[in-house]
Amino acid sequence: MTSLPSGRRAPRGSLSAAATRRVERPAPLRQAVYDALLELIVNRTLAPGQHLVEAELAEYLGVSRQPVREALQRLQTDGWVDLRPAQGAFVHTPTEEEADQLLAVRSVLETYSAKLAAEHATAADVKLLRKLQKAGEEALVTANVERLVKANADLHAAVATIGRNKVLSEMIGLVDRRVRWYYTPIARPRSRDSWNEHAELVTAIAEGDVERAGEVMHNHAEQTRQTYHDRKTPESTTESD
Amino acid sequence: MTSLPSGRRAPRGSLSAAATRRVERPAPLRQAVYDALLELIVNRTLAPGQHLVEAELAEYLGVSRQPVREALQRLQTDGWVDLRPAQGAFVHTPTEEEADQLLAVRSVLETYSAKLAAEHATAADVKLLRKLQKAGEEALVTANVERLVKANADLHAAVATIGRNKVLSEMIGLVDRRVRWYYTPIARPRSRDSWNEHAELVTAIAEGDVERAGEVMHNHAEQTRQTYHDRKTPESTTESD
DNA sequence: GAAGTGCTTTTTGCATACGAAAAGCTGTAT
DNA sequence: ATACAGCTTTTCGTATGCAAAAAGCACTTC
Repeated sequence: MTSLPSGRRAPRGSLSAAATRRVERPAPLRQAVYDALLELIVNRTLAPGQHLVEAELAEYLGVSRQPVREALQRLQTDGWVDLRPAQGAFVHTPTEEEADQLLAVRSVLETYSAKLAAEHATAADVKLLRKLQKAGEEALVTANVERLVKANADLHAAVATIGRNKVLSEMIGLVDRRVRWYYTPIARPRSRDSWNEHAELVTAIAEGDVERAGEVMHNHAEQTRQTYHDRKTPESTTESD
Repeated sequence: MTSLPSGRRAPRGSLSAAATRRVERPAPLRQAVYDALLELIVNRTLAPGQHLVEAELAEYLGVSRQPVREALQRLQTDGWVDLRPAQGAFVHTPTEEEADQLLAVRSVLETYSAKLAAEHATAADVKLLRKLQKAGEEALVTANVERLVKANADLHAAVATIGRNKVLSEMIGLVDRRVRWYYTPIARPRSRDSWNEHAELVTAIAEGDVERAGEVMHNHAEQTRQTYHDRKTPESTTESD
């Protein structure tokens, strides 16, 4: 019963305005562990279904079990691992059904995001989008899948940011990362079409055409969803590009 | 009575069909702590902005700091508390802006949810909806705000479930709980209109009219959002500095 | 040879302990 | 009187320890 509102108002210092500047926060270890494990999962180093033993991960990462536990818990709430009650963590195995549901939700969120972006985009925003678009098309030429996926994620993230809805952005961030995880292994073929659609999207946003932006993004997302379905049937050892 | 086959794939035992019956899972303590803390937050027992000291909570709940920490982390990722790096947990203080953004996202998700529900609803589903609708209107008569909010949440949750998209349902669950938190204190006036809209929604779903269901839900959500805005300016809290 | 049972090993879940960083306070000097 | 500096207190972050539950294994029995 010592502290009720531990008001964080600056006493009366002169530079209190710049207080937003967080300088080198200690960077909690659990965050580093979270990032490391997520990377390992997305990398497929940790395969879907694999049992993650806290002690092993701890030793591998050179930390104690505690931060590992905390990271695993967060990974669970973000949908990357399943935490069975007295059994530990297992890398989440995405089912076809779940992937489709995720793609559907993504479609809805992204469509709204595109509308908001068209509504709010400034000249600087458009400039950024064009830059990202260019980066994507360059990656398209090099045919580097990983870079392409990254460029794609960047563009979508930028659109979300431009929409000026943080809640939406965060949500899209979560969903997109998982979609990326499911989708990356089969992402090859649609790249060119995809970036053409992106170009259309950027144009619509630049013109402030809300309806059109929404429409384009919706079609774009649904195309991705369709591609996922078409691809998922065979064990496509077809490594042709 | 001790020989319950713990294995979840019965070899060819006779009662393998009933194996879905999960009997009394150990119920992790962190989950109980999570629920307890969430209740305290929604109750306003723990006020927005309040500093949550792990040791205090642990003692209050009669557990050690460990499960409390884990619960707090999850509360953070769900948006209920802010976890400042070396400073601990603070009950999240919703800003007007954030509340509006959340309501906007909710609107989008719920609209899609309603469309899905109209697409998938069976006779049994419709029956359930009508039952919940009835419960809501009864609560309306008693003018019990808490019950009303609960009935409202139940109905929306049911619609989400009927849509058969688990990813969407979970997301709506998270968003709705937070909206409810923000909105409850000012939820008085709109009840009757709200339940009329619900009735319309149920009808549209029952008829399988996808477009209409989406439209009704969209209007419904936007009305709620509007009400929030109209209500929020009782006293000019000049917090801009 | 196959199925069931009891034991051992492994791994989680929770508790406790210790070090470090941040906030608050007090005393002193200007 | 005010402002700064150093110290103390509080609280978090991480590590370690211990008990309980679950899984795996070998043994016994039919």
